[in-house]
Amino acid sequence: MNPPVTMRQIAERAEVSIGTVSHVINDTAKVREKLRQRVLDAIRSLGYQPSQLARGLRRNQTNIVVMIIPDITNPFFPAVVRGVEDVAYKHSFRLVLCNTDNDAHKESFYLNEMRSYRPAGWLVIPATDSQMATQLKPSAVSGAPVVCIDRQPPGWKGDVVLVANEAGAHSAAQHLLRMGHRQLAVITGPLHLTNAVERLKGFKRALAEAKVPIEPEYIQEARFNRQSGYQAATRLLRMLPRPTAIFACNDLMAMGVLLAAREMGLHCPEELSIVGFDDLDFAEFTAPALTSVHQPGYQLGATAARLLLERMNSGRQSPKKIVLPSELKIRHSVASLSPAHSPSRPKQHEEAVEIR
Amino acid sequence: MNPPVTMRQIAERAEVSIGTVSHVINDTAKVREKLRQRVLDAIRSLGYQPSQLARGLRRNQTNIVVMIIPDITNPFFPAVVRGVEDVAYKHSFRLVLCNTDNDAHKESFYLNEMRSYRPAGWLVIPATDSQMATQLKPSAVSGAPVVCIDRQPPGWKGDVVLVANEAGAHSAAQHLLRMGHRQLAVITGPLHLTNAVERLKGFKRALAEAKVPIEPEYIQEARFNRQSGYQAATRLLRMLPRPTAIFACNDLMAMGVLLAAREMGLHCPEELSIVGFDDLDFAEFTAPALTSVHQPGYQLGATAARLLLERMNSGRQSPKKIVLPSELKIRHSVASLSPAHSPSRPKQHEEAVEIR
DNA sequence: TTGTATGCGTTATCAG
DNA sequence: CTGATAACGCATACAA
Repeated sequence: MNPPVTMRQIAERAEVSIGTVSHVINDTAKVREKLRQRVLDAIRSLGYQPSQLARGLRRNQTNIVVMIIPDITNPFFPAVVRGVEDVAYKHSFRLVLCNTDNDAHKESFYLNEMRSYRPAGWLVIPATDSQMATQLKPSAVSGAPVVCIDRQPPGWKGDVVLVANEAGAHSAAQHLLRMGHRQLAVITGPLHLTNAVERLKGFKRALAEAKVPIEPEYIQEARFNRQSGYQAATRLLRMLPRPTAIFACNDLMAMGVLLAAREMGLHCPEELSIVGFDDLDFAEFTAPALTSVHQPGYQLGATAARLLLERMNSGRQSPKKIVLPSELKIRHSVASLSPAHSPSRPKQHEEAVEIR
Repeated sequence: MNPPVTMRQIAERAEVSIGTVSHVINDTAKVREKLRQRVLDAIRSLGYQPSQLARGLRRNQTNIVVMIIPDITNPFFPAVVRGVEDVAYKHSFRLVLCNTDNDAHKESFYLNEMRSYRPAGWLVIPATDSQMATQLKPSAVSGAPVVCIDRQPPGWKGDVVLVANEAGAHSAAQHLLRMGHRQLAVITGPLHLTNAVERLKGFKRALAEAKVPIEPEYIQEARFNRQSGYQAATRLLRMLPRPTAIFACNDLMAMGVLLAAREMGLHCPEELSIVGFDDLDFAEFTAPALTSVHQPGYQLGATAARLLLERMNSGRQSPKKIVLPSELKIRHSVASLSPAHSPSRPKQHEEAVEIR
């Protein structure tokens, strides 16, 4: 309503020049204590807030961090966003959030458009078909640092923070093997995602190490959602011999498996063991509670934000690749086929390591 | 890296004045078609993006919409945010997201600080102890419209978009009554929230209308999370006579009830019927699938955003209060005590109505 | 219809 | 140490 108070008014009130006000605000020159106090008082009593617009224009840099994600509605992402927001907030950065719907066009649109706010940095969970690395010139983000989260877009040479997909899937398969299962099936995500590929790789490696063969038909590709998981499970459960265990490469698909099994009158875990990936909140509410590979979503976001801050302070250095450990959460969706075996303990995979 | 291109460069390239460039960009004056094309070409070929900072400073208004919410990690909120983002995006507004953790101080901090970006509007899901209405002067947001979502802070006279809490709870109770239950218990949220109060009110009204009395001990207050729901359920299920049905005022608490029942060896729904509120995604994954009152989260956000846009275009008018209908989703967590009865159909409560 | 000039609120440079 | 003053990039009132 009434126009915001400006530096000029502070200057008048404190009976100093506008330059002095700026100096006490930014601590950019020594100001006599007496004047300093007058300025501070004026600021307080008038409720002055520096205009981020004017400041950003002048400095060619704001305290905005742009975060670009596929879809906040995907239950895995909120924790990531929260992790980012918390560390950003602590360092006085504000978050603008953009949903790409996994559309590469929308992604590059945002990348282009938000430049004009001169953000201090970028955090992006790339769209599945992201062109970030190839299509976009580095100048497109006008020098502000960028760190990718959760997925590494093809050709991307910059900073990236991931979770141990391969190791997580490996431990899931290993768990199933230890419980005596030999007829293992897997429902993967879309195999053009590095995510999905790595999980499948980890799964296969565990089987190879145990010298357990796998039928090609036991590997079903789905789309990381419940519907496609349900369909894949239905196909799988009709096969002979029927798999005794299914590893679903995310929890949503694991739900589909659970539903399919239920509909076919198959009891979980007695007649079918299931392991998921993600460990979403609801994993412990399902019946039976779902054994799943936990992804540290909050940590993912927080770590990425910290890396970004690091980049903002000390300029460009050689890119980092940080891999966060995943962890198998054992609950009740896996049964032992050899009753002598006791369940193995949860295992921690890979400490956070920095490659390069 | 290389400095962003400015209007001046466009002007030079197109051999016109800087004012003309501005005019074609904003369509603020008739420009000879020939020149217009030259300008447009220059813009395209140089990849020009107007500086939102400079523009905002000049216009004293940006295309930013600030959204303030308690916690994006609460599974009810992502859909709301998404609804907001979608309609905002369609109208070229960008969303900056702030989490208050239900802390009134953080809320007013954000309200104060983000002003200096001159946002076009504000969308806020108030903190539980929000002081928005009382403590904050209207001038604090410098004239940009504000609409509250999901909760009405005490004393708030402005626009607000809500869901039909009272009616939703009423229908939940009604359903239980129709199924023959007479020993009804309720687990409410914190009763300083209008939300929680309204749900309790709706529940009680249904009972009163059916002339079914309720013991005071059957009304347990909890904190809208699973833990407290579990504890309340444990207390309830030890009482004699034991309630045959529990209405939990949100799904998280309903999960707690489910767990408590399971631990006490009580089968749901045969020995205990449960109804939740929210209809979170996982409600259909639980065993048994949870009957719950659906809240239209996405619609809530989208509606609020549309109302905000309306306010931005045509100035201040008398405040609106929009109430969105909730809907009982009947699944499998409620059993009939009188086998003759067949389940009632899902019911729609209150068309979206505008009060005042 | 087009060009010129001013100011939005800051920061930063440069005298004093 | 402090005070003028020139940008920052754009929109707009006004002149041509």
